[in-house]
Amino acid sequence: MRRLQLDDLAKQLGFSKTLISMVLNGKGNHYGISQSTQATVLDAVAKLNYVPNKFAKSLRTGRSHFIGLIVSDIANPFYSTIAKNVEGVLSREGYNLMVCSTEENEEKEKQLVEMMIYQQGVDGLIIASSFKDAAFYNQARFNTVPLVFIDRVLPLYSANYVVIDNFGGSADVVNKLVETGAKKVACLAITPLHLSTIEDRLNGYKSALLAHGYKKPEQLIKAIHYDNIQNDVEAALNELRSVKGGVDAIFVLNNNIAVALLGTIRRKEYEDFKEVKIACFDDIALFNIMDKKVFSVSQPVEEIGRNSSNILLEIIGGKENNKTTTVLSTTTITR
Amino acid sequence: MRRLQLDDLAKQLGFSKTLISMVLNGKGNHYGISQSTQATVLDAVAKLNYVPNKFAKSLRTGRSHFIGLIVSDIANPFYSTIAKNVEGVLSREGYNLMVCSTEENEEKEKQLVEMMIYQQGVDGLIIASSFKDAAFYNQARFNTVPLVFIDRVLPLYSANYVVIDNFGGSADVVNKLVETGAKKVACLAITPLHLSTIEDRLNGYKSALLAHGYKKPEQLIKAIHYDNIQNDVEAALNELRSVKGGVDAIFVLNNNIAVALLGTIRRKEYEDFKEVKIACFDDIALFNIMDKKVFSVSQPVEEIGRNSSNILLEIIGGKENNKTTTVLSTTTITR
DNA sequence: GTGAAAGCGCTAACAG
DNA sequence: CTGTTAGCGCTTTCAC
Repeated sequence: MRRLQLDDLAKQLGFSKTLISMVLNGKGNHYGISQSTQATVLDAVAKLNYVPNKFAKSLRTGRSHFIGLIVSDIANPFYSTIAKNVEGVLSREGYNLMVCSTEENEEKEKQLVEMMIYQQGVDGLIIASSFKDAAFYNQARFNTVPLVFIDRVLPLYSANYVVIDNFGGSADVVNKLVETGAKKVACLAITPLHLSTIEDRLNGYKSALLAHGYKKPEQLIKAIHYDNIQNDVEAALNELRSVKGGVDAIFVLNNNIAVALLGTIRRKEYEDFKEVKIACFDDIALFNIMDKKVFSVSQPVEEIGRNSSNILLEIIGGKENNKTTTVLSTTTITR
Repeated sequence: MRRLQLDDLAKQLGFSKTLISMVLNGKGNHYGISQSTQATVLDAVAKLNYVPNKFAKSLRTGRSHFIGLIVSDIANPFYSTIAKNVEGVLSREGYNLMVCSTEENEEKEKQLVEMMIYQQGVDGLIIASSFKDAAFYNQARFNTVPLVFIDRVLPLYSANYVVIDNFGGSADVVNKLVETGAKKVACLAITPLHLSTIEDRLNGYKSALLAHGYKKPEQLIKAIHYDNIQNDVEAALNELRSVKGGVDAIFVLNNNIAVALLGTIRRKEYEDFKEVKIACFDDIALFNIMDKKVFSVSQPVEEIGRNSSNILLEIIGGKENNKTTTVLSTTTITR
C-alpha cells in the first residue's frame, strides 16, 4: 500500500498538483482559487488523510521546520523547563524542536551547531553558549542563520539575547542572608567561571558583601568544577574550615551544587556545617521538601523559553533582526 | 556563497557524482573503487567540508535517520535518563533522537505516533505506551514500521519489549518493609491504573502482604491521579487515617508521588504520618539527601535505554524481527 | 482561476 | 572500476 501523494490526490480530484499544493499551503486566496474549490480540496485531504512528504517539501523549500536548542545539560531542570516551554511555543507554529547538550564543552558546542545547521538543516537555533568569546559565532557563514542566545551573554558580541538579572538576584539573596544574621558568607561557584551568568552572580555577591562592610570576599569564593561537583564541594568545605571564625552561610551558584552540598553536610564528617545558612541561585522543588531552610533565587524559566522562541520565530518569519537584549528579573525566596 | 554540493565536488575532482556518493556511503569497497581514489575523495570532502543535503538524501532513500521516543513525561527523571541513554546509542550510529510526551493521554499518543511516522518520517519508534489495549498498534499500516516498546506491556500484543520486573521489585521492597516491623502497609498507586507496570506492582504488593498473612490489602490501596498528585496524596492520607489501628508504612508506586508525599507529611496538618515508613518504586537522588530514610526499588534505567535502542537499530538494520521480550531486574535499596 | 513543467540534491540501477 | 541517467515528491514560475 503505497503512501498517498500529491499526484494521486490530483488525479482523484481532477485538479492539478499545483492547485492542491497552493491550497494546502494557505495560498489559495492569494492565487484567487475559488472558495468551493478550496473547500473540496481541504475536505478530500482530511478524508483521505493525506500527509505531505516532509523531505520533498524541505528539499524544495530549503526549510526544515526544525529548531535547535543547545544547552549545557538537558538533564538540569533549569534547561529542561526551558525546553518544555520552547517546545510549547514552537509546536503551536508547526515547528519541531531538537535538543542537545554541550556539557560545557566548547568543542562539542561547535560540533552541535555545525551539525544542526548543515546536517539537520534547522531553521534557527536557541543557544545557551559555553564559549568564552564570540569568535566562533562571528564567522560570516552564520550571518544568514537566525540565532537567539539565552541565559548567557558572550562578551562584545551583539546578538539577540534573553537573559536574567544575575547580578541583581545574587546581590539580593546575599543581602537577605546578611540581614538574617550571617556574618561570613562563602560562595561556591560552578565552572566554567568565564560564563557571564557566573561572573555576574559573583559580582553581585561581592558587591553585596562589600556594601555590608566585608572586605575581601574573594577569599570566601571556591570554584566547583562542572564535572566533579561532589568532590569539589567536599574539598571546598574542608578549605572553608580554615577560615578564621568559620563561615556561617554558603551561597551556591547552581542547583547541582546545592544538591551535592545538602547531601554532604548531612554526613558525620561534615556535621560542623549542619547549621550553616544556605542560599542557592535557582529554585528547585527539593527546597520545599527539605527540613533545612534554603534561601533561593527563583528565575523566570518559563519566560526565557517562551520569549526566546517567539523572537526566533519572528526572525524566521522575516521580521527585521534588531538584535534585542531582554533582561528578566528574579525573585528571592526566603524560607 | 552557495553551499557545496555533490556536483561541485564531482567537477573539482574529476569524478562522477556516483563515485563520490558511493565512497561517502561506505560502499567504496563493495563497488571495488580503488583505495587511492577513495582516499582522494575522502580527503577532498574533509578539506572542503562537504556536508550532504539531508533532505535530498532522505527523499531519495526514504530514510530520515531520526528515531522517535514517546514517553508519558520527559520531565520525569526516569524517562529523561532513558532518553539520555537512547541518545547515546543512536548518535554513535549516526541517528538522531526526537522525544515527545503523551502526558498519559491516549489521544495524544495516537497523534504523536502518526506525526512521527508520517510527518517526520522517523525510521523507528521507542514507546512507553499509555494505552489500555493494542488496538491502535495492531493496525496493518504499522507493520512496516520498526517499533520497540519499553517500560509497559500491552495486553495480548506480541511485540519487542524491554521492561523490568515490576512484580518482583514490588514484592521485595514490601517484604523489606514488613521485615523491619511494618504492620500495615498502605499503597499509593499512580493512574492510569491499567498500565502493566502499575498492575504488576500492585500485584507484587498484594502478594507480599498476603504471604505475610495480611488479609484484604485492597483496602489499603489508594489511586493517585497522574495530573492531580498533590491533592490526591492529601486526600489519600486523610482516608488512611480511618484505617483501624492506622498505617505504619506507605509504599508509593511512582517517584512523583514520593516527592509529594514527603513534602506533605512535613506539614503540621499531616504530622501524624511523620514516623510512617516510606518505600518508593523507583530510586531518585532526593532520597539520599533526606533525613527521612526511604526504601526504594532501583530500576536499571540506563539499560532500558541502551537495550531498546540497540534492538531498534538491529531491526532497522534488517535483522529479522523476532519480537523479543527482555525483562530486567530491580535492586531494592534500604536505608 | 488553473495547469505544465522544471528542478531542489541526492542515490542506485544499469551500462560499459 | 567508473559514469549516465532516471527519478524520490514537492513547490513555484510561467503560460494560458
